[in-house]
Amino acid sequence: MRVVHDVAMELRQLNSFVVVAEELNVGRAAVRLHLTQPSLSRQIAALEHDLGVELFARVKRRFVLTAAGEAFLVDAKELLRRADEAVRTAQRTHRGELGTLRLRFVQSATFEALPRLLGTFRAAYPEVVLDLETMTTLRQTDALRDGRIDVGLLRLPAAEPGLSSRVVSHDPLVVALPAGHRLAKRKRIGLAELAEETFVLYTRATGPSVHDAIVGYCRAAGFVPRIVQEGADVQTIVALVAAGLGVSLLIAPTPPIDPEAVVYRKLSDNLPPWQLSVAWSPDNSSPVLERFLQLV
Amino acid sequence: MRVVHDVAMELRQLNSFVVVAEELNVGRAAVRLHLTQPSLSRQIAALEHDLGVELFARVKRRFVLTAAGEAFLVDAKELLRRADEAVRTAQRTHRGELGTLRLRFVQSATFEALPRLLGTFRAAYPEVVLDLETMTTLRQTDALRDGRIDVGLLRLPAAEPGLSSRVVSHDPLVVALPAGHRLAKRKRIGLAELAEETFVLYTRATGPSVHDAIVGYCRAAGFVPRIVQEGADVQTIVALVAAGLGVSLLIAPTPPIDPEAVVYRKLSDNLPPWQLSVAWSPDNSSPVLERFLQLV
DNA sequence: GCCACATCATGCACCACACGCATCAACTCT
DNA sequence: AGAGTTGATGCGTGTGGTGCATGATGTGGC
Repeated sequence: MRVVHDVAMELRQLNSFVVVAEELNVGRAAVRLHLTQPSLSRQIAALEHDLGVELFARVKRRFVLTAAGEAFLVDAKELLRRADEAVRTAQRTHRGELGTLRLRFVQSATFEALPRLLGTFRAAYPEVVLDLETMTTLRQTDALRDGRIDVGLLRLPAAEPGLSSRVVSHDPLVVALPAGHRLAKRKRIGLAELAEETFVLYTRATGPSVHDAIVGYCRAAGFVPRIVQEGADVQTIVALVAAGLGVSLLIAPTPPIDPEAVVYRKLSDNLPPWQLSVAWSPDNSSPVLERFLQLV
Repeated sequence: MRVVHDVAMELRQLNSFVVVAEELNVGRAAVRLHLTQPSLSRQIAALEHDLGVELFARVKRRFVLTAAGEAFLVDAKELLRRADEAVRTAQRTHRGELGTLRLRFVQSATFEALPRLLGTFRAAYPEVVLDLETMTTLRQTDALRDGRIDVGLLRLPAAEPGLSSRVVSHDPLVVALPAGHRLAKRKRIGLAELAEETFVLYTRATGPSVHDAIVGYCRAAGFVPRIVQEGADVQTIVALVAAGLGVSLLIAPTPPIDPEAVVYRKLSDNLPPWQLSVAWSPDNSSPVLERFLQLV
């Protein structure tokens, strides 16, 4: 016994009914339905029997819709339309043309990689809903493994266990200096030249690898950086540099800012570039994710 | 080939899909559907094949809805709900509990018969839409024969060919006099006493039978009424009587009015009462009409 | 007014398809 | 590692939907 509805009515019968109601002639309707007249005649009779309702009045061997038939015709058409719609929705969702992509990204991705990737994706799949938010690398990897998000734009120093990933850009470290700084006129700056400076750095809490790597580079250059302040996000760090609290080492691309306040300079040291990666769970079979990865 | 939708999907499959999606276990779902597990398993496979979409991800012998499955589940539930609704609507329409009753009535019915009949009907069938309008007897009979209306409240002197009817009230003629009239103090008035009066009567255009009958009664009483004015509706006629243009003969019930302006008096003559009838077409098989006639 | 035609219903034979039973395959849990 | 759970598949069977032939009934033409 059916749980939701308990009538043996089927979509095939509804379709037959609609065609007969439109033609008001069983023979012609049968032709349209690629059936024989007797078969269709019985189909309608069965539908009426199932409903317990006469849909047509057989007056003088002619079909006329009854009041109940009129009412049912409207509903039947609507049902068939919606059934068709439901099928197409399922198929488009299957193809990844409909659905939601839950994307998270580190803040430094917002300046270049994110708009580039989203621009391409949105042009190809305009009907996919984008669920976007910034999130640190650490929390992204957790969320990816738990299936709470589909894809992350993050800073992976190496392959992450349990996740697939692909590098989308190599970003160098740059020096951020207050505009009036003694080194501000130079094109390139050696890391060792910053030995006596005070530093404003990314806080360890959000992404320990960035913080630790920068400190490591400084040690390799022969000094321990004097960190006077940490900032949770790039905008804050740049503001602190502009305020003259110190210099900073940032991952490019950097936020646009007034060159009268802060300047960015390349490092002459040959440090390995920082990788920005797209990461996802190999268990996640979301069609939308597949489409996104095809375009990366 | 189907005209509206061309997928072999059926409601039975949708129902099975919904139950499986709810249980996420084919065996338990099969129990709920009174089927065996293999049968249900094949039904789902057939549905997926028809749609060309995997609705479930078979991961480790366990069922999980895919993104397309999630989307389809919502639509499938909605479709089943609406299918059920459509069936109930058709059945209720068949029983005359839903639908429209197109009722027309002569103006004199509005004072008593109409509110009485409508009150009873509306209490019994509150969901039937009432299509109400005043209409003269002549136009009602035409409209009934053409099927433009379902039922009429009208003045039939005799059985109307092609229509069924039933008398619902017998209404006497009454005299309407200006309040200051010489006969206004009398309880009853003989028709012959009005021989010298001037008359305001129903116009022949709207209902010739009423006009002609009144003139006939006057002739039988020995005089030809001097008609100084005709009025299309009762309200107008009463206003003209109040203005002192003449007296009038009206069919009861009469509109309530200020007794300082106009008074109604019974006739002492033994004139046959005027009949108010309900009329309908015997060809009209509207279930709502049937219900209405049951209550008359 | 009678006969050919149109139209819906019904009897009958047939076959596809959905079903149940038995079993296989693969994963889980102890 | 073995028992249990769970979904898929092979196979035989019966029901139900189908086509063909025909009946019943109303319509229109000459």
